[in-house]
Amino acid sequence: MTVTLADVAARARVSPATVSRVLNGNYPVAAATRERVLRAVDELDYVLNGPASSLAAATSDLVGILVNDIADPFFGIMAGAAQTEIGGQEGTGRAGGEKLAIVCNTGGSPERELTYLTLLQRQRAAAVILTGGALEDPRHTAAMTAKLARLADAGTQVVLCGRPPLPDSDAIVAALAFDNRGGGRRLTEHLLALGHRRIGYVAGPLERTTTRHRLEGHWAAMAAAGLSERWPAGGTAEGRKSLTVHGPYTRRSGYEATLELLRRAPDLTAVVAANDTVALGACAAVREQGLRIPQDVSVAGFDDLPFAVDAVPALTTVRLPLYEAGARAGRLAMGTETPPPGGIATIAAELMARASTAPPRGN
Amino acid sequence: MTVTLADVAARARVSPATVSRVLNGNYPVAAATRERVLRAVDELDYVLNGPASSLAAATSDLVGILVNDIADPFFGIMAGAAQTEIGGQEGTGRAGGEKLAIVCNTGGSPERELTYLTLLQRQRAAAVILTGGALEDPRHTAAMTAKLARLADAGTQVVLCGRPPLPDSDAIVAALAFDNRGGGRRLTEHLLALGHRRIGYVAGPLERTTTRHRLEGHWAAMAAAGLSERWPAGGTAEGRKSLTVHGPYTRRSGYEATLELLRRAPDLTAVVAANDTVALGACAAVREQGLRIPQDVSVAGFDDLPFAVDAVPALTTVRLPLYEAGARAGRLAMGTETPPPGGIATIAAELMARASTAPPRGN
DNA sequence: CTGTTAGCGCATTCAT
DNA sequence: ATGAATGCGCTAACAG
Repeated sequence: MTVTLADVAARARVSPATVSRVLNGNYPVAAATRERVLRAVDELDYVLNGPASSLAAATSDLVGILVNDIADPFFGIMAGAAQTEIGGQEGTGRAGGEKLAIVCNTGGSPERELTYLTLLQRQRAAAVILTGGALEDPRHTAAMTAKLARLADAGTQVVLCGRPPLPDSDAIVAALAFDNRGGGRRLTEHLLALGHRRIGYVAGPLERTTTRHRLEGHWAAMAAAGLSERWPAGGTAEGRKSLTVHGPYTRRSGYEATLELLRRAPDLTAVVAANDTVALGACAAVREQGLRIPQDVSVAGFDDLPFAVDAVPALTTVRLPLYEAGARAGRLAMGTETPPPGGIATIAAELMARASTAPPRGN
Repeated sequence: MTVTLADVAARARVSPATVSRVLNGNYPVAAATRERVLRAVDELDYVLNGPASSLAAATSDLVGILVNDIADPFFGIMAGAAQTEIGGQEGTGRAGGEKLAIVCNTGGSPERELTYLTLLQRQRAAAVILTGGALEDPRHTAAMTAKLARLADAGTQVVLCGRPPLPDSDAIVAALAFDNRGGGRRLTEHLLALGHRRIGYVAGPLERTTTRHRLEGHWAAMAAAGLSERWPAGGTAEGRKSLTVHGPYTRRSGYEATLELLRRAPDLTAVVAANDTVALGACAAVREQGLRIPQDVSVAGFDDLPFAVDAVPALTTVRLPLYEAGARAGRLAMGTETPPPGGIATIAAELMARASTAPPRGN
């Protein structure tokens, strides 16, 4: 039937313990013995039993990477970078001591986020990386804090990537947070400097850290320019006139929200989108209204995903070093990089001024 | 320390066996007893030990999804859809009998593909889904066939999604293959019908099924129109004049290859790209040469990724039902959908004629 | 450097 | 419907 470690030991004429030591490579074994064992492994085509190994060692080689939307390159880039750092040693072919970096797609659902963490806890994961913005619901935050504490207790390394640290939680190895607030502020300052005053904002989903931080940056810039804006009171008459509209991080949301903004304020000269994907939808809506970009309406995104530079006109946006952040998170999870002081690092967001923004007409 | 099944049993005043039966739900247990056990589970905040469970049961709840490039929405969409079918029941909160769908990023490397399969084999994965095109190297194909046979022997369900079946391998539950050849043919027929004769082709990486099938479709259409093309003889003088250039599935490759094609054949009136991402780069190159799309040069892509419709002009491409295919692969892996006859299904590819293609000048 | 021993935590017979 | 007993395959002390 299935080949076990004992079979390998018998064939190599050593004890099971020796085989285990050779395979795990974390204990001195004579070169000749090692050769013999490895030969037996190859001859028998032996594959280690992961569950048995994890059970005995009370830890596994699984590293979970949680993402909100795997179809979104924003997450794909971070996850791919992390995975490269974790499992990318281009193994010996025999799959020695590699970690298995696995990506779990929560779809933005808080329940699934917790479910995946439980599943990872059940597997005794070596580390967990949480990417992207978090939901700001107090109940969910409490549940997450508790769950992460439990994971940390069991020896799982927890790293946040592109997500702010949880309040009063010391379960975390490190948090790499993007400077969404600063990026949002600089983007709006750029528009203000160009002369824009009526600026529409297509924000991300409500109660998300990313949404809130980018919006706060926007408002800070507006306020500094003497243009006050307020949180839109949904449903109220005031809310229906607000220049801020919320929606998911989709092209469609950008399209519809922009049509709505243009209806509310035909004198709009600029639209800021929650991210680049949303910005694409915004561009489509602006064009469909017979308006030109940037002559009639400027449009800006966020993230600087690869396609942003290929938009026509090239999209003004805020660059987030997604690959670098993901790679760093991967190294932190592996323990091959020392955590930043205090466990928290803020990653700069750089304004990329391109052709989709220009002075408003008559300026 | 860590809570075990025995602790739960003690608290619920039943035997460990009963707790196990309640948790796995595949055995009759009195309702009252079940309640008592579940209460104890909650009170102790018990989490099943996955490795121990997998060891005893000789199978795990892991389902692996292998992708070539996680940062590419082509894979993200399929993987997300599959994952939704597999782990998306929006659990009870207690994480009952869910499967853990995990995405593994091979980066297109054959070694990593095999390594991940070994890692999954080691974990005694319940199923494995391989997405996207395969490498056509005989050595690698043989290794893959052997590895998949080994996995199937151990009870792992193997499903291919967007990948043609392996020759003489019966290890596979089902293969869902895209009609890349037909799609490629229809796309080129569309250009020929518009009047194009000098058509450049920016193909994908060499020795990939996807690349070859799309190219064969292209050539079939060209040949039917009396325009013969041949496999470019790399390095030879002839190869350097070919209207087919190979490169990776990146924006940059599309950009550089198109510049090269334009240099080789300034009279080119159309460029077909390996996929939409490559097409974006092609568009940038065409524009940089001072040429207009589609008036001077038509450009077409493949896949119909979400951003294709937002390109300016909207990109003519071939639509692949990525989400549907991924979801179906997920169901096949779970055994909740019956495999197609013969285990093989070909998924249609539909031409999406949009604004980036038009008759050549003077037509 | 290598062998011996004793569990890791659970699923599953077999009883009852 | 429930309990008792056995072993899954491996790692980690502990000897030597």
